[in-house]
Amino acid sequence: MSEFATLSSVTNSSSTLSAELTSTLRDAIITGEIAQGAKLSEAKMAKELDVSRGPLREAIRRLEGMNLIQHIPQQGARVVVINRELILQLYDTREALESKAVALAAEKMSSQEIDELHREIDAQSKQMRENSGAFVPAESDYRFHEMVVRGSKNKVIERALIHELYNLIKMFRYQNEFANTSSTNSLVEHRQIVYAIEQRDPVLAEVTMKRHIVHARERIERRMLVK
Amino acid sequence: MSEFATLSSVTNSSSTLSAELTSTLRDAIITGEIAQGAKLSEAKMAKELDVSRGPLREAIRRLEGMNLIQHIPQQGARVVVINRELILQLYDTREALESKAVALAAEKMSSQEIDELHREIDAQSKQMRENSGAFVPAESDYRFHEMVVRGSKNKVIERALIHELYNLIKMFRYQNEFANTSSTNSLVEHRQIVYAIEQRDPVLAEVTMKRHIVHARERIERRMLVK
DNA sequence: AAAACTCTAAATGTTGACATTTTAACGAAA
DNA sequence: TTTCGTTAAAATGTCAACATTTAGAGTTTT
Repeated sequence: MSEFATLSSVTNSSSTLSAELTSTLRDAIITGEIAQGAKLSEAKMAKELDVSRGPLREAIRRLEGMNLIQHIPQQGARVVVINRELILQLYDTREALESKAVALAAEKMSSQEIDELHREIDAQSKQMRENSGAFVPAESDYRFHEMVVRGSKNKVIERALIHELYNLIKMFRYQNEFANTSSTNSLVEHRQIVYAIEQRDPVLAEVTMKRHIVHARERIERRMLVK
Repeated sequence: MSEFATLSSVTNSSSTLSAELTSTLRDAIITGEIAQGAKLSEAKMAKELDVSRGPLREAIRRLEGMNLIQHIPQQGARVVVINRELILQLYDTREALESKAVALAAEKMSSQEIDELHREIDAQSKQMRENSGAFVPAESDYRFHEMVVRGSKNKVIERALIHELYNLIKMFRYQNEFANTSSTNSLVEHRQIVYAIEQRDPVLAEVTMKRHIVHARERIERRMLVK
């Protein structure tokens, strides 16, 4: 752990130092620059980042709320360890929340928002053709799922997924190449999901999304046996 | 807002002051002693509780993670306002998570844990007969649902529900008498849920729980029209 | 009277020092 | 060698003062 100021989001000028630290550390944890299970020593980090411990501690509390670190009183904070059990539990939770989200989205998304979904999967399809890809680029996959979740217009589900679950999943995927989204199935399934939303069919949307996530879960489960 | 040390959990001797403040404020918010929408002034509260602002700020960050307060940089923290829209979104989220939880619980709960479920609903039934109750006591209702959620053995769902959703629902119920759990249906539905778990039937458990929560949601929706 | 400006007071953000607890190294005893 | 106890260093928890930003009262201007 040395210079994580460098790999944080490009423009990182939040209004407060504490907020800035939160996103800096978040990125460092997701990329693995701060390793899973590593202890977050306040003194060392404060010195290295050249800030005082106050804002640092606040950032740590926020990361705690994002499930990225675990804090034990009088002992300090450690980066969460994503083992087989946790990642499967994350996908079970995601299955429940995201299938509900897409059902709501089928009722509430504006046609303009649906257009944006189309543009995203068209871009996915184009990228794959051009770049001989066997995988949907992770960034585009996140964008797609976040658009659907936001389309639910349910702030509680949105926060649970985007603020508290996706970060962990991003972390897992970033640090495990094998966990990428396979293209063949995923793109087809994305199209099916958009189709169901377009038809304003919540039930179809729900089962389609459920299957999409179960497939992803199964892929991970299979590949983690080998590991 | 004056003496909220008094109404916090009975034994409130957490290991750190910051943790103690967290649960004190949590209780004060749930009961409404600190009103919805109220500004949490750090200076005033620190003076009143006789602590410095450091631990207080950390407690506020934690409450932010529990969705109990909203924080705007350079402006401070306010208690969340539970309006019609939010409470209905909470119940939609709960429906998704808790129906998945009970499906998992049907597979993973030990027979000993199922016995505890029986004892809890038996107590509910007894209390209602004796106390001429038209309502399941809130505390007992929470215990029942928490036992089911823990039975899922899924830490992610457990945290999302118990740490981030139930507090808001408790807050709503505590401050709205009309939102209590009706006895007639609820007790029957609780029995049906336990039955499904006992039969190790995840699908039945899931639909039963889903219906149970949809009913509660509908009751709230109806009564909030009048309001 | 309404809008805009100034300035003061109050609030949040940040810092460095102090207090207390934990950890681990070291040495003594079984 | 292992275990237990002591002790010093390092880490977390807490505090009070300082810095910066925001909000509002009062005044001026249109």
